[in-house]
Amino acid sequence: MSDMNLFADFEIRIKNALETIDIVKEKRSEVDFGRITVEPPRDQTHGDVATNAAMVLAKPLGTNPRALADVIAAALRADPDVSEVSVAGPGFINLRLSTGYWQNLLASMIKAGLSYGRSTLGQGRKANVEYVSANPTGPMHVGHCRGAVVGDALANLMEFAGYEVDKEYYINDAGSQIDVLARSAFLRYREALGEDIGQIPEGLYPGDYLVPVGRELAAEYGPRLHNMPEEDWMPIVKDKSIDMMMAMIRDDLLALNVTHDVFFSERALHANGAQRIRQAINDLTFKGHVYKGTLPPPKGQLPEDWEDREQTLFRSTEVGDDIDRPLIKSDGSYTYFAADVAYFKDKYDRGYDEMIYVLGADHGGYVKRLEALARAVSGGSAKLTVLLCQLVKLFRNGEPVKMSKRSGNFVTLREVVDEVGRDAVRFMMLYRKSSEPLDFDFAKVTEQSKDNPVFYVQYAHARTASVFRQAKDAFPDLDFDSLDLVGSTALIDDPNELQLIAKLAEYPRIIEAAAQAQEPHRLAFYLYDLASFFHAHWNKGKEQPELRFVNDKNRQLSIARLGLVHAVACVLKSGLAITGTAAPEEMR
RNA sequence: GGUCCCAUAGCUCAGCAGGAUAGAGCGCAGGAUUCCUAAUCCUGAGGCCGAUGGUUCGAAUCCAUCUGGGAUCACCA
Repeated sequence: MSDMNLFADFEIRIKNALETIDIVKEKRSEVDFGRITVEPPRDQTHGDVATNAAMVLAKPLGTNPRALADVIAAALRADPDVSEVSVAGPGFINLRLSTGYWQNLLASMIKAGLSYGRSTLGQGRKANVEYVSANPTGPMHVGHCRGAVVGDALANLMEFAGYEVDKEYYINDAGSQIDVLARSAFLRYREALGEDIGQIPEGLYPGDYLVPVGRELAAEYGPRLHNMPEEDWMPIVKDKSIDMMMAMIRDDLLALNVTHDVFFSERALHANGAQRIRQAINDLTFKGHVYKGTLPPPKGQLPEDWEDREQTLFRSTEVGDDIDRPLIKSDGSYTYFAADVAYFKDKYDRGYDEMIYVLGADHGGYVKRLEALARAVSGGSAKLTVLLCQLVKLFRNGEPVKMSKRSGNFVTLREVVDEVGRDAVRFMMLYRKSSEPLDFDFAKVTEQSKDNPVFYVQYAHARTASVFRQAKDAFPDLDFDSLDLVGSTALIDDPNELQLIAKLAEYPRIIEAAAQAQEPHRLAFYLYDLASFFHAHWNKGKEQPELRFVNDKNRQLSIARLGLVHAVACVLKSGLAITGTAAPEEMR
């Protein structure tokens, strides 16, 4: 066993075999092995491993694919772990692996335990995944869920694939909406002092989640703030409001099992006369990306109040953007994007090799300027990617749920988690490609059936635990803590069992592909697939009792099969951990 | 109008750096419970992969154009 990743292992073996072939040796410098793929065949009946090597190399070698495939096939037959080689279709080479190979592979899976599937793909490179980054003006609402889960799972996935990952939250605690927050909280403060504030005026946040902030302020300051001019109480109330809102948001996120390593405050960039923003803009200016000028009016419908004004602009069009972007408004204050320049520069200076922004689809228009920013700041060396999550549509009993943020009438993240459960929310959010819109129906997600894939996968894990419970009953004298599951894998030889091992063998490949493509949904689908294989095999034991995992007449075989069950349990558990959902021992 | 995302079974969606006869779940029709949790499994029907061109040995996949759906577009964060 040279590699835990079966396909990576055989890619090496196949390339080695190619090097031994005469016509390849003759033209070795002209052929590129880069396009050769080694993967599971679409149809299991074709074999265990398939390669397109002959089809890719035939042309440069001046031969036809079938003929070349026959030669390669002959070379591959020398591998003792290969039991059968066939050439099929336009020139595919299909390998069937020996039973012994699978048994050894299973043994190394068991040995690796929960670290089976870990990859060195990332080579320890530092990655920063930024997600959620909601304004601290109120509780998290359901719209934040998807980005939160996708970002969190992606970070977990990349960590497992060998990156050194920081999870980051950018707190949008600067700007006018925070002023609104503070004024709304001040009103609640007056209310807490006994004043009748009547209806919350238009333009302020009406939600009663600010009531505790008012009370806290009243308890801490008494009536003192009341007598101050706004410019004096504003910073105090702002601080308190942001702190309490962020505490609430962290709490909400925790309910979703989402955590961050770094909380980065936008306000910190504006501190000390916006020192850090100024520095960042200076840096950009120094690199020749900043000028003063005017922008053309927006295309399409011209706004009524459009005026041509001179601003300080980022010449982003030179680094791939469609239009130059304002950094300083005509009144001298900084734009939101200016803070983002400083924020990105900070990240870059912290030494990340890869920076990932998980944003909602409504920020799609922001992607190009961020990419342009990365090019300008890093001179093209920084790898910045934006992952756009399409919007989530909520349904209750098939009817769309209407939400209006202004009236304070929105479904909070907390409500969804309380009603549906953390695991179901997380898994559902991952059970769809994130570039695809998602319908989220409360009724379906709470249903504890196959309609809800998380129960299906979790149930498979619970079943593995159940097998061990059964085994303890069947063999009360066995010491399960010190049981050697590695040594008995040679007894595993049923075709269904070997197929299950083959499914487990795909895990490292899935991890790498999902991490590379930054598509955590692939893992969720794989887990479902694996669970399905496991359930199917389990049910075979009904009609064929000799296939059952636990057989009290055959102790050694039972132990061997427990090894297989254990390997399944490990992959389910490790995969579920990456998705951030629990792997229960039982689901009564 | 510009930009971005999307279009695959009746419905909801997968399809892995182009590959073999395009898959799964739900729904529909039938079946399995003296048996380790039936929260499970098995069998079947169901498709011009939105349209048209192009690239090549080969396209659901890549490119162009078009049609249809969604998002976004100013000194708002």
